[in-house]
Amino acid sequence: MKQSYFPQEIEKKWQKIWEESGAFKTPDTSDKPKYYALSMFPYPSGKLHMGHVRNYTITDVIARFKKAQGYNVLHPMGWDSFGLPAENAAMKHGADPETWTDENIAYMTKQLKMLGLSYDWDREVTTCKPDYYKWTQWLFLQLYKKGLAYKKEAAVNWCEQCGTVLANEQVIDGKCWRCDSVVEKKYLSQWFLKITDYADVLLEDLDKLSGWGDNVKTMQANWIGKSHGAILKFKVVEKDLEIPVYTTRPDTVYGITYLVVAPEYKDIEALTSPEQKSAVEAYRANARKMTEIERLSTDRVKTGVALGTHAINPFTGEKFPLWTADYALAEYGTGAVMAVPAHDTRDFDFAKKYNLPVKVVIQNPESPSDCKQEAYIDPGVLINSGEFNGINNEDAKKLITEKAVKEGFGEFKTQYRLRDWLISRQRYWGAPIPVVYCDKCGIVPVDEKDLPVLLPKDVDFSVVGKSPITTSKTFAQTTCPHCGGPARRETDTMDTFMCSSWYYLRYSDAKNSEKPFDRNLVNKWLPVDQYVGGIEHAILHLLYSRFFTKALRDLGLLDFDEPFKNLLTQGMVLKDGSKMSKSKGNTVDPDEIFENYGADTARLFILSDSPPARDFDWSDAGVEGCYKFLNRVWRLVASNAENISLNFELPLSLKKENDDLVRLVHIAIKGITNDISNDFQFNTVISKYRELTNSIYDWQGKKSVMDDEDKAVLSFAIVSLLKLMSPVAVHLTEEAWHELGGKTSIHSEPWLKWDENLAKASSITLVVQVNGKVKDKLEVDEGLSEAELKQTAMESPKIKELIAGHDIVKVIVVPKKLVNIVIK
RNA sequence: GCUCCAGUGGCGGAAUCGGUAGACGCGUUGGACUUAAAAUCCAAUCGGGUGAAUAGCCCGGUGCCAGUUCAAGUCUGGCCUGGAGCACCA
Repeated sequence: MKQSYFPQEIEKKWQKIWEESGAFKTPDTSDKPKYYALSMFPYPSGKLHMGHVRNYTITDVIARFKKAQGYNVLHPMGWDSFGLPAENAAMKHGADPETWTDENIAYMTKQLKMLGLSYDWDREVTTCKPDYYKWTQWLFLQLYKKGLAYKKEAAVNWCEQCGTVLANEQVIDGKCWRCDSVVEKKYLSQWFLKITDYADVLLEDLDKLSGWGDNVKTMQANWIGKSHGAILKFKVVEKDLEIPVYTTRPDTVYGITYLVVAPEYKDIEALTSPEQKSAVEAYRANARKMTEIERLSTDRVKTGVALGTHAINPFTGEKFPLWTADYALAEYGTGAVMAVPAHDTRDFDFAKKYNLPVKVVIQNPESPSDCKQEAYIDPGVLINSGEFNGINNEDAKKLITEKAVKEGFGEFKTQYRLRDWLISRQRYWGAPIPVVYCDKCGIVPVDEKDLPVLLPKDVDFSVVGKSPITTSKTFAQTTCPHCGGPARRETDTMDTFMCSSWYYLRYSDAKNSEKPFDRNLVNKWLPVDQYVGGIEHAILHLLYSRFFTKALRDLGLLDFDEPFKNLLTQGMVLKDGSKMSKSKGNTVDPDEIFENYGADTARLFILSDSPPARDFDWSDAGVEGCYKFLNRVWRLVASNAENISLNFELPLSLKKENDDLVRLVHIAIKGITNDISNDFQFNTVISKYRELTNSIYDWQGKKSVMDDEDKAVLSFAIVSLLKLMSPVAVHLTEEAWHELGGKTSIHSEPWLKWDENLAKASSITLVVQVNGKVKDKLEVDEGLSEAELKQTAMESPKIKELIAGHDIVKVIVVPKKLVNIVIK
């Protein structure tokens, strides 16, 4: 065995052997229980970054650990390969997106293999290939048939930079999630998926997801935004019209002093008096011009214009004025708000500015407020509210709504903030939406037998201001599947999040050309047992995938309703305290790490310093330290390889049960197994590797001469260390195993078991406290009774001295651990 | 403003149930080996006090203030700070 560690040589060698022997192929049938470990698949942007390395290493270690524990593990990989960067690159370089994407996939695949990841590449899924997007289109058609996909004209988010519309979830702080430019509103006819039909169940089922972090679950709950309230209707005085209003505060109806409709409110023109017409139109035109950011800024002073008309409060008969103001949102509730300045801060600000009256209807009897300085928004008791005076405002919500229902001017209403998912994109590099438009028949879905609708090749990527797909001479022109007459194809493609909403299902049956997946296989492998990925998908991908799973369950395609049983959201990889990014110039290239230190060092380091969920600060010294540690392990094996001639199998028979090193090995097996099982605490796993390695060196240092039994103990320790390290240092341990005489692969050896009796120190340290402070530590036998422990503690000279002359109030004895003497 | 998460040495972080705070590593300092360096190995490394002492011993210490308890990094209440998400959602 070579005395020095040459990772590059070893790694290349084993990667080749594993690939040729099909070491990581997953059979669909097995006696073992299934385990599905999955990383979020990458966009093939060109090269792996350290975030990828961290993500895939975590999942790989989990997959290998579970495999060793006796599971039939599914651990696949694929490519989320549709999307704008490919198209932009094509425009810039004149290549086509497919070539660019294929080259990137080839390069990144090579990198993934260099990292020693245990993927079953036979199940690889690539969303931009026709054999995949055929089924994305097919699933769209099933959703369409079910009424879950529909087309409508709506105000949508438009990104000028990307030249396409965006889903609400893709607008971050009023800006495009991809290019960060300001998003505008446009009125366009677009395809939507009816995710709002599932709002309630998406919210409720979050409770089922005990294996998800609270942070992700609350983010989703906030996004869905369920609220309970009422619709109240107000009759307009000057016109024969009614304005419905959504409110969560029906208890404040007696405090209404005006009513606001959004500038885009559908009846606004009819509601405007002739005198106010020009002022209202000017205000609306101005609102249209503003960007979302300006309009939604909460620091902005609220503005508005009176419509010159009035409505009646059915509870009081009072007449109040109608206004339009852009703090009312057209898309939420009914687009109209009843304004109660006394009990809502926004209404209060607006009323102050325009001198509108403030009427107090809720009071805290202990400290009444006149609402002159600010709105009173806390709970209280109703006043100035007719028959409801004196009632607690929470109870009044129900009673007042009940009265409105009875009298025919209101109803109870549950409202969600979630909007339908806009999936049309005015871009080329996506799955074409499989519908055609016929002058006679209207919207007609493409026949399933004609799928896939292939992307045209005859396109000009140099066009500006429109989708390249519209330059094809062959694509748009088609015939109607229904009447056979001339028809136009839909030229929009699907949001790439459609493709990624079901890819985890496809891995169960990746080659199926008849169906998206076989029902039995998908039910066998899913749900995913452990999903690992970045927190940035907390809403987007994870919410869409949950929706898809529920919709496909309702379509009868599968039998489960949540796709991901356990979710690990890994932290970011930082360098010098900030996220690695090209613009900051603080990136670290994985290729360089592989070349200088090897993949095992990269894997070890990326897991070592922080728990997976926390951010990880990359440090060059840390990498160096891990490399040194692997060298230290290598030397330990190499310097003993000749000395110990072994033909071992795990587990070894143990002759020297009382040897300290044997105990330390059992302690390590127990600790490492528990740390992995308990939230994948790989950072402590790695410190235990180091502890065991240090212990073996120490033990060896104390033996000047080794007898056969010593050699057996040493080899047991070394081999155990290798097996424990094998999920992380995949190449080094395999090479060492073979050099020591192993005939199989170390990765197919079962995980180690520990003996509970040996997984503890031979004697215990008794901590003796006086009044809760540690005063002495005594080595004692394990078997001592409570009384004996107490006696031992009291007899310690130090303790005797401390308690002399004091009354002993109480003595607490914690078996095998501690004695606390309480004195006065 | 609302919601969630976090706060422990110079740094990353450890600490199943409330029971020895600071594991393991990085860094730093000193030493061994060497002509020298690299590599490797050994030792020290929370703060304060008392010691000639880098020996003992004593005290304080896990963001702040209270509380529960024989015992609190851990539990409870109230704050402060940082991060993330949502945000004119009526």
